[in-house]
Amino acid sequence: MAQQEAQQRRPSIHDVASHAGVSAATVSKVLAGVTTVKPENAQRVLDAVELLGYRVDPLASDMRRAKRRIIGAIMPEFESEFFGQMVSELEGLAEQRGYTLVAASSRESETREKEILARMHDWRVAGVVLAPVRNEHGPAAGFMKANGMTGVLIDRVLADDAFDTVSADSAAASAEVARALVGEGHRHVLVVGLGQQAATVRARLEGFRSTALELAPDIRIDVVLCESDVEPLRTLLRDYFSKREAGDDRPTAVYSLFLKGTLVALSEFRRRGWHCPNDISLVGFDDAEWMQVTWPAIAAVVQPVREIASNAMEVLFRRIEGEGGPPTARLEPCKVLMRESVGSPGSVPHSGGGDRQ
Amino acid sequence: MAQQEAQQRRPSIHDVASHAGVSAATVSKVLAGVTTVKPENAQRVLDAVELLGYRVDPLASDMRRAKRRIIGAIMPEFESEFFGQMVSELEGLAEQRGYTLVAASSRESETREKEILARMHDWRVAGVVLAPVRNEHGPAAGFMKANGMTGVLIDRVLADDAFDTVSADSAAASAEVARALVGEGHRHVLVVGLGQQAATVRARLEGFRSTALELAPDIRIDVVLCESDVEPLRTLLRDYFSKREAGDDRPTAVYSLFLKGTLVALSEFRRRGWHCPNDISLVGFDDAEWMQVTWPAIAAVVQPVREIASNAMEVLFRRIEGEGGPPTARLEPCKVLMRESVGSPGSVPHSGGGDRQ
DNA sequence: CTGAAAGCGCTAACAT
DNA sequence: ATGTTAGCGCTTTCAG
Repeated sequence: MAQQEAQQRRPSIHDVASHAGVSAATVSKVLAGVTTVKPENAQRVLDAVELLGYRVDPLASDMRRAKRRIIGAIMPEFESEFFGQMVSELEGLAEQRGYTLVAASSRESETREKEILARMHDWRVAGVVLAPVRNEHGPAAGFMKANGMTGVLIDRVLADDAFDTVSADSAAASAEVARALVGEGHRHVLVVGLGQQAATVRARLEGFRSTALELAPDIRIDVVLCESDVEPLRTLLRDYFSKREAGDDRPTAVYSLFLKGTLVALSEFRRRGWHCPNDISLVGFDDAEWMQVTWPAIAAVVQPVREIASNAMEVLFRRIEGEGGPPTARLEPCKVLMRESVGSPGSVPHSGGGDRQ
Repeated sequence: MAQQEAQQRRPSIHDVASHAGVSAATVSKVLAGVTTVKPENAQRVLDAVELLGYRVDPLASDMRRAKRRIIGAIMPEFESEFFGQMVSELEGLAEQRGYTLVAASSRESETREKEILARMHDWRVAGVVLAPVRNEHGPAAGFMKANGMTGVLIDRVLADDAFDTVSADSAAASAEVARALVGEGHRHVLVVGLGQQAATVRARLEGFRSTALELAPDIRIDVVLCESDVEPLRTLLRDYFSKREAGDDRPTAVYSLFLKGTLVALSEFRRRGWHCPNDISLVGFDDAEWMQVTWPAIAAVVQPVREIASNAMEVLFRRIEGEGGPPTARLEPCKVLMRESVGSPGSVPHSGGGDRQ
């Protein structure tokens, strides 16, 4: 009821035109900032606009142009800090250039990812920022290629022969983690990952492995990769530790290659009554706000969200504006925050200064 | 380069029409599911559609209608689990009804909130789900009213005379927290909140206060409300505890009325070397995944995101379809998860079984 | 049952 | 400097 009453039709460009005593074309010109309009008329148009509260309909306006001033963003999920920040950044960047960001979540499904992309194509978006579920070889990227869409791939991606890519320098970050862990004296480390994210997981794993082996050739690196989802990982991890514990050869540190893995690891430690860093050390790829307020604070690799977002948008708009050239592949450096969850192995259990409770 | 080559113009409805040997109007009818089309022609249309890979341009299609099949969602931020989940839910619900969700973040700014709303109005969205920065009396809600927009208000809102509202039953949840805390023996509790979120904060505060006082008339309830942002709260809290510690009358429990407050409290506890629940108990409004993997696990009020989202969409679509009647105000029940961060006051410090480290 | 015509609100040539 | 014309891609009367 209350919602209905003010439903008056919005003024169109013609309403403005007649109020100002000019043609719609002139109104359009004034609003577009064309300078060849007689100042007097321009003023009358502006007055009419003001009076009627006129605003151009961006969609109708785009209808006439080739590409619409819309950027599509496709993220695997919206629930995590990382992608939330990413969407937020992208939104601001798009707005700065007069575009609207339309974000969608693929919910970690490649099928859905492609459907969304098709919808974005239907919308004739000017460009797409795609954070693929798996990697650059998924069906979504294929769809973009096949349909000549303009886009940039971010995050779970290394390089591509058709699209520009921007992501965190996983390998370098992992190397730094390796240096830190080896430096603390760890010689048996478990690396936890999700096979799904193929390319980046491999980069993170190899970055760690090569540096670790270089610094400590005798280091033992176990790997628990879960192909499918996060839940199975919980089981995998439980089994892994059960076996090692029996044989008394459990790792002294865990490096999780993705956020959910860090949560799973932490939860498994809880179950076993292990505490960081006395019983085991932990570093995770992906930082989160809570990691610095828990006790112990959790060491983490911080991805440069802002840099990824701004570089992605920059390169995307260059393509939108028609710039040619081969696809570029950017890697943005991460920060590694070594917090309390990492310590030296073999320190007397439960000895620690501030590590009670 | 590679991105350019496949840029062929997409087939329009006329292309389909000529391929099928019918008019565009007929194609439109077939695609709209009108049954009065000769089956033979319908089939030819479908074949042509298939052949050309034709898909309707949803924006062009909406152009002809009064309202576009777009739902706008405005959230205060995208970075938190709560709003991330909310957007995700809303997206799915909108899609189910053939609409596209366009989400935007007001970044906790009422000014921006109104700007975004204006843009959504320009887009002629069919309806808006607004999670206001502050409450139902902000400029954004005013704008919606003034322009006869269809919408529903969620989260930081209690009831409104112009729009339907859906939110968590803050008062009931707070009452439950009060029962739990009083039950554990707490007689001095600090409540932490953000004044900005006026209505809900008051509901949460009063829900707690009234129940607590009823159960334990001698209880002492301190309140630290921060008007502006989160950062100042950190200082406020620090000062608060410094004073109490000197006088040795610090509270035995803290109830934070919003997520960031929980983080700030936790961080302050760290600074002081206090551990939950031995040194102090903690409950926070708003749950997060990490709260169950830390040691101790943090007690929290879980907001019913799915219920809020689905009820909001339901009532919104009813309005979109023209249903009248006075605005409704729904309150969805929360779950209170009493985890390890809550214990009895005065238990011997650092005594606890599983609470080491 | 089908197609021609008339737009939705706007912009870009092309005249004037 | 401005208006006229012709659409963008689609849907919807309304005759046939």
